[in-house]
Amino acid sequence: MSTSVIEQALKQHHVSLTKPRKQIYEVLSHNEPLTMQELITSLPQIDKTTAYRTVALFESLGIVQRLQIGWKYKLELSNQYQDHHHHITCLQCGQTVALPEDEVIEERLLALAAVQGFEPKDHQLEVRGLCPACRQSA
Amino acid sequence: MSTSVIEQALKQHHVSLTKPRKQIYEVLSHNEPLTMQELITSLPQIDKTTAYRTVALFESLGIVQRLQIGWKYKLELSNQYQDHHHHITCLQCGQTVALPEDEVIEERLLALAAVQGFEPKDHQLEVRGLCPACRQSA
DNA sequence: GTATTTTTTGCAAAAAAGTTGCAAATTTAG
DNA sequence: CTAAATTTGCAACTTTTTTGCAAAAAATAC
Repeated sequence: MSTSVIEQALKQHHVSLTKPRKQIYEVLSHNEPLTMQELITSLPQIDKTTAYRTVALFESLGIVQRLQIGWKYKLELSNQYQDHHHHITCLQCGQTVALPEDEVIEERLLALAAVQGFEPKDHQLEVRGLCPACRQSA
Repeated sequence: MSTSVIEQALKQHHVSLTKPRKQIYEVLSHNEPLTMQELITSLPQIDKTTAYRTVALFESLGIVQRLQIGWKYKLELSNQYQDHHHHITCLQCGQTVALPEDEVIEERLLALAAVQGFEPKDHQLEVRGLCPACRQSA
């Protein structure tokens, strides 16, 4: 059950398991990447202050990550809490969709990091373009 | 000379070549990626409204792009105005370094976008890890 | 389960970031 | 050089994010 995942994660880090935290986790785990405003309005019973604080907490615990999508950012569960993947975002309508996994890209990224002497920990990839619907109307 | 680049770009798009635009271009072309606030404070003689409007204009003309460096977004000249490249950022010290180009990755990204029916226009890639110096001290 | 301690929440208020309308100034075109 | 068109700076405004603190909820000890 998905509450057990967040329960365990928070217990591990010695922070309280609260109703707002569970609800925010639920929303994030059942949606495509969300903006902060979308998260806030999707949980009107939770104060925006709590939303900001919870997202900051989750980020610091590695539960949530931010994606830069053009000028804005969106939130999603980090790779430990859902399958590793990347996104493509429509430049016109803003819709965000997951890309299929590509082992070759993943491997080459590790190699590139090594060339610079870095020890890679994580990466993020965003493609931008026109979605099928917006291609038609363009 | 570098002013001629921006002169030509703006003329091509039928927009005026003004002093603020030249100055903002100069700052961008002589620096590592900058935040909006860094850009604004580095040009105190230019009003922030003008800075926002100019960056928006440059972005719409494809002169400037935003990218994610760590948690903040930063601005840099886009691929047409400097070599296409990606970055690796050190999680510990924040240092940002360019990654060598990789044709295989570039090609596969186009293919992935096509799978989703998207027409890819642009992409961004950020690797995070530990730089050589921070690996030692860790 | 209840009392006590600790942590977290919601609210109000404020700071920070980004946007808009418009008159004055600058740039472009003739 | 002049007239037309575009852009700038300013002030006011909206939106986004942060802070302090009392009340509420959760964790801990009994």
